[in-house]
Amino acid sequence: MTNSLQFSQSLRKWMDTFTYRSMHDSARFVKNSGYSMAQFFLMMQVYRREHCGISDLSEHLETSNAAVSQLVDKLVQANMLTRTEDPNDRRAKKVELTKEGRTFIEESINVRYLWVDQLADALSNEEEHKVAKALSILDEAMKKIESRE
Amino acid sequence: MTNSLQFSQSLRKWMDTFTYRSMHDSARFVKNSGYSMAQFFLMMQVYRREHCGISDLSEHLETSNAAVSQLVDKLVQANMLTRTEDPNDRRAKKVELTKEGRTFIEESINVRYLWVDQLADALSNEEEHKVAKALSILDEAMKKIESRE
DNA sequence: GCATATATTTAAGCGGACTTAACTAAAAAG
DNA sequence: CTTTTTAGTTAAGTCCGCTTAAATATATGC
Repeated sequence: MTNSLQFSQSLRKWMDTFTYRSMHDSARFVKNSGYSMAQFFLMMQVYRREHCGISDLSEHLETSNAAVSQLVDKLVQANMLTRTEDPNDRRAKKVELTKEGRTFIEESINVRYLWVDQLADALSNEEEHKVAKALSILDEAMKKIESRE
Repeated sequence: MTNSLQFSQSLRKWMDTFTYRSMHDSARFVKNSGYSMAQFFLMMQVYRREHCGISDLSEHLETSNAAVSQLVDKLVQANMLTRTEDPNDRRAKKVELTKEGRTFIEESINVRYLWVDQLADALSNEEEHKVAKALSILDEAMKKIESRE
């Protein structure tokens, strides 16, 4: 019980640490890139879901279709996205990253990874083994809670 | 070597997972609250650093003093922050969260913790022990890389 | 086939966050 | 004690992202 509380707190702390580093590094990168956070989040969504329609995006970004449509406009003009007709439904559009867009997002991800890779490098083989084991335990736990949702 | 690569990738994946859940849950919470992301990030900084001056904030948020001053203005009016004179340097201001502001930030943090706590609950005692060990290994590694910076 | 629903775009307009420049006041330097 | 530097505010103006409302075009239901 008392131990569980302590454990929960160190897990929380690690979530904080990962999140803070990630956000900080991403925000810095995006600011320097000249693109806005809104544009970045949109491209991130497209990256995560591969191609998707306008309404898929507005749903996940919790905003209106109109807003997404306008954002996509600018990103198409900037050559970061393509917007093509969905062959199965000619009302719908299929939004995809261009090569340039994909490179941009992947760079932003790599920036975040710099720190976590440093962390990995600081471990001995034995430590690495123990941490790997823990990560796979967490993987299992995640599958368990997601199947419940 | 080949194992290290694999390890690095699962660590990266966990950083992604934590970050994605965190950001998603925070963004949702903040949107529903009526405050803006800019206001939220500012209050988050104040929370992390306890009291701090305008220029401390603008430095960490990578923006101008003027921008921060105006944001703080609105948050003082909204009764989320106090802005008082620094007794040691009467040019400077000391920005602090009000009770209401602190509650808001702590709620936003608790929202993020819902998921990670579910994860913790899904572990057996033995699994918990192994994960706890791994987290303390990562703690040590972090101290090591931070002392190098 | 006609009415309705869906997917998206366009236009107008609002509010917010940011920038620059000028300003006030206090501290530090000489 | 004057000059310079530092901390912050204020004001004007810009740009961006968002919203609402109307429009277009395609798909679906009866």
